[in-house]
Amino acid sequence: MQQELSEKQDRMLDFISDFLDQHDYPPSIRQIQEGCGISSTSVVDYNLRILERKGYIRRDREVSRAIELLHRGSPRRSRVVAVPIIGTIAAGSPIPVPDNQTWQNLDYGDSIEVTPEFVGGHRDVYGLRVKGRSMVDALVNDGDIVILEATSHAEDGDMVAAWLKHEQEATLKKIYRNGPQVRLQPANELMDPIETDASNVDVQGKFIAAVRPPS
Amino acid sequence: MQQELSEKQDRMLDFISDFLDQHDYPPSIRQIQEGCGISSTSVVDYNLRILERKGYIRRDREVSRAIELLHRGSPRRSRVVAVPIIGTIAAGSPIPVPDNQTWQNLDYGDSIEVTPEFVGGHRDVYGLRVKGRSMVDALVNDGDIVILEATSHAEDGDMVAAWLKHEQEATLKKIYRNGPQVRLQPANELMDPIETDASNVDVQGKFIAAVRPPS
DNA sequence: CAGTAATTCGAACAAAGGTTCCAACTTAAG
DNA sequence: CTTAAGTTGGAACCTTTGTTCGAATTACTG
Repeated sequence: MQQELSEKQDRMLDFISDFLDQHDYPPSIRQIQEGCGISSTSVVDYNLRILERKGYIRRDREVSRAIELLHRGSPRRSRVVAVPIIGTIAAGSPIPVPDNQTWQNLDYGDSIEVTPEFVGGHRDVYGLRVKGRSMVDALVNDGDIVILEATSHAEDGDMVAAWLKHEQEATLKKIYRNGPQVRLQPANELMDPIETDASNVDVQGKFIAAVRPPS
Repeated sequence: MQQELSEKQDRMLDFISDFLDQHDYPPSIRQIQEGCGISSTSVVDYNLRILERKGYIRRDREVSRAIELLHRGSPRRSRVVAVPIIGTIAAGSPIPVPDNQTWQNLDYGDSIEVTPEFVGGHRDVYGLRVKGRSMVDALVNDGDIVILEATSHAEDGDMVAAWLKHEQEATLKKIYRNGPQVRLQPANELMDPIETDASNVDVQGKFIAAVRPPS
């Protein structure tokens, strides 16, 4: 038996992979048969056994659709969470904060999928697209996506998305409380912090991660 | 009918989710029945219909195990590609470039999983962890991960990882050729570009994306 | 308490789907 | 050519599995 896959076996793997992308469950043997233009289910079974022996798939016998794709090179399936992108963050406009209403009407078209590590244990995680270059001091550029946790609670040293009431300005900085004063420190430590009154600062969310997607 | 889920329906969703983690295919109705301690398959079917109507799952009728989890925010399965992180990028040290050898001995423990859009059609995509704060002018911070394409070819305006021979320095900038000269422009446009001789610049890779993971 | 809606139960049915078998055919080796 | 191994075709078999249905039970409401 040759070590490589026959053209038919290759086609079957591709079909299973594509099928898993479209639906979220594996195909039946007869669907593989039809999808790959194979004349008999026994031929499918025959080649599935070969694929299993060569380690490309795993099967649970007697169980329908129990085909698992193993090491399919780089693209494989894994758990992801879809973080909804509910708006944009820009210097001059208020920071969108999701409420119960928002969580309902999520447009799944606009979301970014990340590994579960990104949301960690946090709840109410959402994304905002950065608009404009006003936040380069937070080391995020126009078009970046920041991932935030919806909370008004923040520890000293946390990076937060805050609204400065008096200046009518959104900003992304590390927060340090100092009695009645608050120091907001840019991620870029070469740049100067601002100090302002605690009552002037509305913490809108806690910074979790940032992504600069391919352009 | 109440809007929330009954305790039983909640248990069923959890079971389906857990089952999908262990195997790579959805459970059958009778497996849900057993796993959730339900007395009859018709009860499972009854509640699955409710879950479907409420938008938590999608089912293909008449098809075995054709249950897809839809619930928003909750982890689901999707295609991801694992980008290997083969080293660090810092001002003072040469930029690691993967060769055939490297692609072989990939330590998949150190990798970052992203959606296929991130690698697009590019080949030979790899990641580097940013070390130090020398690249804030490229709007990447210490600890960020930059995703590069291994190529020495770059168009004008591309962001590239380049090695400056004379300065013995790694840098991340937008490149513009100008006859025998090369202009390297920081992503942060407030900062000044550098001009140098083309022979002084070794393009090591093309910038694709950047990720600032949760700390 | 009556009455209606929601839920459960058990069983049985029928379609879906995995498996098996054997003959026919193809390919590779000698 | 001969032989053996690999592959295909087609059908039959039987388990798995989604579905249905009516009655029984429970939960909710006025």
